[in-house]
Amino acid sequence: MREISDTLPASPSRDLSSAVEDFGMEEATNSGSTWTWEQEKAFENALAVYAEESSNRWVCVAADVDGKTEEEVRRHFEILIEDIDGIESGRVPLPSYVSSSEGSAEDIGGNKGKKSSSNATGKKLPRTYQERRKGIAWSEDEHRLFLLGLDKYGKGDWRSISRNFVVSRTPTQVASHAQKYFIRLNSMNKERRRSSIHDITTPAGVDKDGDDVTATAATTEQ
DNA sequence: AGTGACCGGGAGGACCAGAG
DNA sequence: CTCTGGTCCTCCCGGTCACT
Repeated sequence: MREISDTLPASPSRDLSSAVEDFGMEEATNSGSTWTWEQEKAFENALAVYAEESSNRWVCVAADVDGKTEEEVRRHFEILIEDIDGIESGRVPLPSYVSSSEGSAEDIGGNKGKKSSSNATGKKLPRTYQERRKGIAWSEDEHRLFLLGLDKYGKGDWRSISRNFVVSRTPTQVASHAQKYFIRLNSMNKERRRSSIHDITTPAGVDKDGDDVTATAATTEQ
């Protein structure tokens, strides 16, 4: 597993472009205009608020992002989509997350068969014999890839997300992660919360509350 | 069309680690 | 030390497909 600190932002002002760089993607903000951390935050919030089908989506998004025009926000979004397409088509290599616990990438919950609490041999093992696997924490990069996949394939297509984005995780693991992620999202209004990787709600590294979570996520990274 | 097997997502809880 | 967060396990249920 790649040390999370290797990819951590030097400062909270790190924006989408640098986050994108971490995935080996091309510069996200090459449109000539620079984006501040606040603008990125507003941009991402607006994307979540205004539906894709909305005819005046970019007008609304631009209105939410200080100092940016409709054209600029639209271009910014297109670049993001290009990056996603690049990942999907394989043109852009994904980071490798091979770890010592490589086996975990195999279907851990692996209950391929329905209602089967079985191991590889198909026989159910008593809990005492079944060494419970230690959880392998999701890295920040994995979570970002998850968000990209979620954006691309939508909720429910965990297999595609696993195959094309979070290749180091099985569909079952992705689904499980998503489940807790959405639970977390739904409890967003709770006042006191521990910082968590699920605070990252967009691939760009800025959450909807405006907290830069890259640093906090790093502190929780094991 | 009916039936059964298989597959995959959702839900809920067990368990562990670590923040508070 | 307590409690919350994160991951994994297990079960349930609905959808799909092959077979009759």
